[in-house]
Amino acid sequence: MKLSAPDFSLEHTLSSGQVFRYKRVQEGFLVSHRDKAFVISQDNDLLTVHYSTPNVTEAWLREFFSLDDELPEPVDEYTAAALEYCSGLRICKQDKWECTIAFICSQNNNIKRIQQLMNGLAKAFGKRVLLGGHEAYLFPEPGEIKSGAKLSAIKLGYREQYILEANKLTDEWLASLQKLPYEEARELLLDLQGIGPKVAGCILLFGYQHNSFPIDTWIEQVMRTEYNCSSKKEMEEKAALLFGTNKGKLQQYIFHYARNR
DNA sequence: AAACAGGCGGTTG
DNA sequence: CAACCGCCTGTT
Repeated sequence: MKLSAPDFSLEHTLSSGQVFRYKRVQEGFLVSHRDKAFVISQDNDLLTVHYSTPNVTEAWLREFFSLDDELPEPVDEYTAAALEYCSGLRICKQDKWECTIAFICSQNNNIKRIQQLMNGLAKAFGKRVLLGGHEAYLFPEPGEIKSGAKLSAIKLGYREQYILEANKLTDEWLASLQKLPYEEARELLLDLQGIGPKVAGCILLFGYQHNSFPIDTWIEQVMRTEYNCSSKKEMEEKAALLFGTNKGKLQQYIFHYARNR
């Protein structure tokens, strides 16, 4: 399968800390997400899918990688630099369930470790698939994560109980939040154990396509040094004022830029 | 080389 | 506002 993908960077999109279950393979990248897995590579404006599970369609890929969405415009020098550094970075439209689990895992963790935890969950409770000689694991469905030795071996630490609680969620419930206004969906997410403001912001951005502005330590640093903010409240107000309807997308550019510089 | 301290894309009580 | 599980990273 081939896809036309102008103004897109597979590399930046995958490595910017929004999705965690991917790895480099000979052909390009092996990506796993919920009930799908595929091997994909990019050559300029062309994406090639080398292998995939049957449920990976062109339409789904275009949607997942947001290939037909508008790119954000810079609003000042700093955002211009960030946009230039990782041009083609897109926000992935993630599966709500996997996204929720991923960002519960993310708290107080670095990307490498989040990847280990997510891969661990998939390997322990998900289906194994073979893609042209590459082994991949699908993500367990809600309810399929079981407590016990297998789970403890993943070493989620104090996050284990949060994951087990989240495991009781259903696709129906997660989908129902999409119909709600931002604030209401956020409140419901915050009611879940292990989900605070930052994690909720990520889930709303990556799982629900809300224009949220999650503030982690990297964004915090940038907002402090580049935009003279001191409190988180100030940072949110400044982002809304300056970045407006693109603050979600710009957050990801700024994050990736700040982190790799 | 192995041990050690500091840090990690936060949340909780 | 410190504690939280455990690993990663940089330092001796």
